[in-house]
Amino acid sequence: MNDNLREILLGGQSFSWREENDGSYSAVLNNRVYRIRNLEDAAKDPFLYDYFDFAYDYDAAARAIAEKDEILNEAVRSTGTIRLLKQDHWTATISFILSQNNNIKRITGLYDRLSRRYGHEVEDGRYTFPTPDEMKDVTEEELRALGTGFRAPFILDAIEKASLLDELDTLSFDDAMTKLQTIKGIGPKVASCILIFSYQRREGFPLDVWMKKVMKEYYPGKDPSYFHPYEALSQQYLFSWIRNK
DNA sequence: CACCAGGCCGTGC
DNA sequence: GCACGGCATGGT
Repeated sequence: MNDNLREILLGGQSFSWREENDGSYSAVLNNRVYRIRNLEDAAKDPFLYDYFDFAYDYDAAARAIAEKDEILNEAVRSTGTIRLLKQDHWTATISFILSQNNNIKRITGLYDRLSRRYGHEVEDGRYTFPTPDEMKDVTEEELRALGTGFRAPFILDAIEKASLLDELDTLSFDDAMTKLQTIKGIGPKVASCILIFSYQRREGFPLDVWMKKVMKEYYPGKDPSYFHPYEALSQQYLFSWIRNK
């Protein structure tokens, strides 16, 4: 099965990656710039090997998902093999707080503005995403001036409670969901995205406006347990499928 | 002008 | 418990 790198990197699970003019992709991660053309490039680097979750057999999962029903079969065929990235906890948390009632293009723009304003430069024009410590003196006015809008107080609350993110790995999925939602601006959808795309919790099933349409139209009366044990991956295939259809 | 975007919060019932 | 309006901003 073909890996669809564009969908993996730019399709809404990460806002760190940029497509270059030569067709390669780049991101500032781990305090440096990474550039790749394909997944084989990523497999050669120890950090990216872990980030792209090479320990998991995504081809086998895609085959199993495609056999589940006709809709999933079409979603997998039309999308190519998808991966779930293992992103930094803090970066994912702020990214998905920014994502609420927003679109991918604007989320990416806000991500860049936060990086440029509060992160540090590692190459010409390339900035790290700021750490909680780098953002500790941020004010609501500054955040609003950057365009975060009503999400500004949510970001401030996340900065205060950032240490909580280190405690989630030891918790059950339900307890981690509950704990994440003690941060303002994090509800069930944002919490499940954070747990999937940063904590490798494959039982998450984010219901955004696109997925609510999919469930209503193609899976009436069913709930996420129907997709077990591939809730998160199935959701991601369906999300990509409906959005690109 | 309206309506939408990887939603959530506060209020009212 | 569920339904509803409001919310910043930029695009169509």
